[in-house]
Amino acid sequence: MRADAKRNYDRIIEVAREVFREQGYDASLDEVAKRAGVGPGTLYRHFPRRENLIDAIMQSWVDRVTEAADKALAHEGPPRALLVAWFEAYVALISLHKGGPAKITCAIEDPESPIRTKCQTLTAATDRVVQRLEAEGALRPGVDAVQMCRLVGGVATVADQGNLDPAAVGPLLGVVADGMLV
Amino acid sequence: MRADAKRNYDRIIEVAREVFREQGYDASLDEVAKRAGVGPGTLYRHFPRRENLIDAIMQSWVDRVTEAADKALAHEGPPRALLVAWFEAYVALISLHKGGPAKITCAIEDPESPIRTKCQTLTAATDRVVQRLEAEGALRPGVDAVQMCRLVGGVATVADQGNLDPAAVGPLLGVVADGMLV
DNA sequence: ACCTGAACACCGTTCAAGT
DNA sequence: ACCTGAACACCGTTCAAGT
Repeated sequence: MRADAKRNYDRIIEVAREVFREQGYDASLDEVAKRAGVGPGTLYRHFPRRENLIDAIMQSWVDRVTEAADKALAHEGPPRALLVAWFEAYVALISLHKGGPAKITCAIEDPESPIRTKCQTLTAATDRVVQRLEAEGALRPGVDAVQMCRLVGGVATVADQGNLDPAAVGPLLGVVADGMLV
Repeated sequence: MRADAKRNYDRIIEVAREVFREQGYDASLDEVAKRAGVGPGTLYRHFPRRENLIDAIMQSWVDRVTEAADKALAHEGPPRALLVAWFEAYVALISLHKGGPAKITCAIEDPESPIRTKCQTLTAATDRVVQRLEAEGALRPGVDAVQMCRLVGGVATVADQGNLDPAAVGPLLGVVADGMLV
């Protein structure tokens, strides 16, 4: 990659991070280009789809996911507490940007999605929790990590799009947890 | 309302029903106006917000909701079967149009939403199921109709936006049901 | 009182012309 | 090889001019 191209590429990501933080993942790409001081064509050359840009934004995010899973698994306690702790971390992680819960949850198990590797990190982390609970015999037969991601992602999506009071989210996650434990 | 206004009003609803069936609730309102043979201003005069038009579309829908609740409640059987039957009917009812699950679920408990009366019908129907299960002592303490609507609505939203295989939805509803029953 | 449709603002996307 | 920015298509929304 040429030096000026690399500079533009980095600058777009930097600015997009800022714009998406302020306005969510559905923010105008035109504004990203403007703030980055590049033409719209340059943005499209580097990131043909919005999800490609989102994927680039999420690079450092994968570390936070595995760290959160580590932290949740380190907790010694009853299965329900572990599961609920992971659910809350999960919701927080995918809700960092407005529009995130829907985008991420819809991309799960979609091989065509540009953010599929990020979703795989998320399902893999969830699967570690599943494995632990399964080993303890705490999980209902038939439940798996993908189901968990979809259910918790669904709760996060509703909370995100409906501007739900954070206090209303906990009980919903509790129901999901109870439905997955023996 | 003047005769020609009434004629336009009815025609817009008729055409919108068709367009929304084909393309979902996020379809272009410009196309609705064009197909109805009215100017965009006329559409906006009658329906200042998209949700006002959706609300008009949903008029006959409320009967289907109460009928579905009647039918679910008529079933004699174990609590879980009743609950899952209602969940499946609920998902079907809000998924008639693409974009419906998100729109409807986000409007629940939102007093500002133009479709709030439709959501109230939905929560009221769900509450009838809740009352029945509560009387049988089958429900976990603390769960209510609004939580149910949000959880099942979340599942429907994920299924709708992520083009989920219908076969994958049933197990998710099963988890939610198990989480709400003793 | 109601309708029309031009007009505006905004956004995503493309591509010919430049360097 | 890469960038620019004009240009296009589309959409929601408004409003002055008409009837």
